[in-house]
Amino acid sequence: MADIRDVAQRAGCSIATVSRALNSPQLVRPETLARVQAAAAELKFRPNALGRQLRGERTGLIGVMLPTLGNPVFADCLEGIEAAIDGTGRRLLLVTTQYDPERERNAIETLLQQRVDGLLLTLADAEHSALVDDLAAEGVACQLVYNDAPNRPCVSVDNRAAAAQGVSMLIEAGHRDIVMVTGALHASDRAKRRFLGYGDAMQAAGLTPLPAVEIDFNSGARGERVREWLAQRERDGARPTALFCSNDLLALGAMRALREAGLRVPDDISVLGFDGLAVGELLSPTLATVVQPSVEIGRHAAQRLLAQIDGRAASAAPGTVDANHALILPHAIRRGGTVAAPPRR
Amino acid sequence: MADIRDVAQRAGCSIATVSRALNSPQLVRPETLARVQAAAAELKFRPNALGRQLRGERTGLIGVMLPTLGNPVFADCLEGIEAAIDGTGRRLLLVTTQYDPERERNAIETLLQQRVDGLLLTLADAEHSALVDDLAAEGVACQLVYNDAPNRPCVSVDNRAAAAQGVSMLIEAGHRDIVMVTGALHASDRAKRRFLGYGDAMQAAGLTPLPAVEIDFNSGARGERVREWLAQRERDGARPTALFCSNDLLALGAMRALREAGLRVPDDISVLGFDGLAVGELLSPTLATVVQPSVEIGRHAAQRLLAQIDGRAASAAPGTVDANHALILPHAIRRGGTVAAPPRR
DNA sequence: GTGAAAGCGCTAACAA
DNA sequence: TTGTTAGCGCTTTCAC
Repeated sequence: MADIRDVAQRAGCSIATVSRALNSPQLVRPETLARVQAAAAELKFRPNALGRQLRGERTGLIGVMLPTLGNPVFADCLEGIEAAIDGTGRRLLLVTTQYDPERERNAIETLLQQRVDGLLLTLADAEHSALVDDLAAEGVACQLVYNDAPNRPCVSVDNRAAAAQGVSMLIEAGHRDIVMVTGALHASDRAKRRFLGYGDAMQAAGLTPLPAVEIDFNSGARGERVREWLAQRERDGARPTALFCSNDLLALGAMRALREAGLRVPDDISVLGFDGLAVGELLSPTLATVVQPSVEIGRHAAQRLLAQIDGRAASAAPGTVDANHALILPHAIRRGGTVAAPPRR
Repeated sequence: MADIRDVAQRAGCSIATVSRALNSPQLVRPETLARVQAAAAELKFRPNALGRQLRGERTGLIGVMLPTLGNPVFADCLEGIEAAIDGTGRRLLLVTTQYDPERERNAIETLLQQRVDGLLLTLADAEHSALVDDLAAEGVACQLVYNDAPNRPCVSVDNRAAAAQGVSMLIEAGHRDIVMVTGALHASDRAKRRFLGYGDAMQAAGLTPLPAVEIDFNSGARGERVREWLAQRERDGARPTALFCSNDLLALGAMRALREAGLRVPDDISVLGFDGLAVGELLSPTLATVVQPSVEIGRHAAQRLLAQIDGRAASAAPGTVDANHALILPHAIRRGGTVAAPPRR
C-alpha cells in the first residue's frame, strides 16, 4: 500500500508538501498541487487515518454503546445518531451490551482505548452506575441516551410522567384493574421510572397500584411467561382489564400470548405499550402506546455530543459546556385500537 | 493521559518491559509484572490502540456498511455480526448508505482509510458495481451480505428461487392474478432477482407475469403510492387477488393501504412478504412471508470474513481462502394469515 | 512555497 | 529477564 513517502517521491517533493496538498491545498502552488494529486491517484494512495489520529488530538470516532439492536427502539435511535453525524466526517464505533453491566464496562474501556472523541451510551441502569461519574471525572465527552438521570448529560423523555399519562389514559377509558408488565425492574432505570409513573397515575385516581409482573428478557420466551402468569390469574378469577407494558416489544409479545389464550384485544383486555415503534401503527388493531421520539433522541444526543467535543476545544475553561444537563424531549400518547373500555362484568 | 513511558518510569523499568507485561505477561518476571500492573493501575493507564494499530498490521476493526437500520432485516443481520465477533476482541465500524451508490463509495473509502481488517457490505446493486472487483484486486478481505452475486464472496439466500417458491404457494392457494410490489428495481439486485423468481413461478404455472409495481422507497410515503395504484386498478376493475411484496416492510405498508381502502386481508386480497421479520408473526393476521435467516446471514458473513482475515496471514499464497464463493443459506416459507384462497367472483 | 526533522504511543528486533 | 532503538504514517513547527 502506497504511503505518503511514495507519493512525495513520485511527485518530486517532500512528504510535508504532500501532506499540505492533501489537507490545505491553498498553501501549495497549483502546479505542485497538481503533481501531488496526480501522483496520489496513480499510486492509489489512501491516507492512513491511524497515522493522522495518532498525531493529532482527535480521531473523528464516536463510540456508541446500546443494549441491543433487536429492539427497534435502539435501531431507530442509531438512525438519528447517524443522521446527526452525517457530513461531519465522523464515524461510529458500535458496541452492544445485551444489558450486561460487565459488558458495559468492557465496551467503554475498549472504545476509550480506540481514542473516540466522545461517547453515546445507553446504560442498563444509569442511576446505580459509577461509570458515568468516572467518565465525567476523566473529562470524557459523553451523553447518555434514553437513560433519564437528572443532573446528568442525557437525552430522554420523562419516563415517569409519560408512563403516568399513559396509565391515566387507561383509567379515563374506565379501567381500574391495571397491571404493569415489565422486564426485570432492577436491570433498567427506565422500567423503574415507568413503574413509578404507573403508581402515580393509579394513586391519583384513588386506585391501588398492583405489583409489577416482571419478565426476564434474556429468557427469550417472553410470551411464555405472560401466558403462565395469565393462566394463574385466570384461575384466581382476577384477570385485570388492562395491561401496561413497559415497552412495545413486550406489548406485542403479550398480545400474542393473550390471543393464544383465547382472549380478544381490546374486547376482553386492553393493552398499552411504551416506545412508539412504527410497526405498532401497522398492526390491526393498532397498538396504543406512549411514544418517545427515538430518532430525535438519537439525533439530539449526537448533536449535543458534537457540541461538547467542539466546545471542549474552544472554551479555555473546561466544564463550561452547556450540554451538561438532562434534555427531556416531549413524549406523546398514541391512542390505538388496543385500548377500549373494559368489558362489562 | 498517562502514557507507556509514564508507567515505565513509575514501575522503574523500560517501556519495552511495560509493553511485554501488558501483552505477554509470561515473558516478564512476576515481581516486575506486579510493579508494572500497579503503576498502570495507579496512573489509570489506558493503552492507546492507535499506537499499536499503526505499528502492527491489524487493527481489529471490521467495517460494516448497510443500507439502513430502519429496516429490521439489517438490524437483525447486524446482531448476527455482533454475535460472531463477540469475544474475538474486534470492534465494528458502522456506516449506513441509504441505498445511495455515492455514499457507498465514500463509506468504503473511509473505512479503508481507517485500516479495517475487513469489510462486510450490503450493496444496493452488487452486480453492477465495480467496487467489489476493485476491492478484490486490492486484496481487501470482504464479504457481501444479502447480495447474492454468484462467484462472489457473499452470504445470502437464493432470492430468485425463494421468491418463486413463495409465489408458487400463492398459486397453489388458487391465485392467478398476482402482482409484485417492489422498491425501485434498478436500485436493488435482490428485488430484481425476486422479480425473476416471481416470473419463474408464474410461467411454470402457465400464467402471465404482470409488470412490477415499483414504489420509490426514498419518497417515504410508501403507503400513499400503493393506495394510488390500487385506486387506479380498482377503477379499471382489475384488482389482483394477491400481492407479492419484495419485502416485509413494504408488505406491512401495503396492508395498511389496503385496509384504508376498505379491503380486507386476506378475504379480499392476499399478501405475501419477503424477509421474515419477527414482527410479522405478532400481527393478526400473521404475515405470510418468505423467510431469510437474517441473523444467521450476518453471523456467517462475519465468520467467513474472520476466516478470510486469519487465513490471509496463515496461507502463503493469497487467494487460497475458501470463503471466496457464494454461501447460500436456506430460506423458508412462513404460511401466515395474510394468504387465503382468492375471493369468489 | 517548500523541506528537514521531531514526535504522536506503541511493538519488536536485537543486545546485553 | 530486561533495555535500547528503530520505525509504523502522518502533521506541524521552524527554517530557508
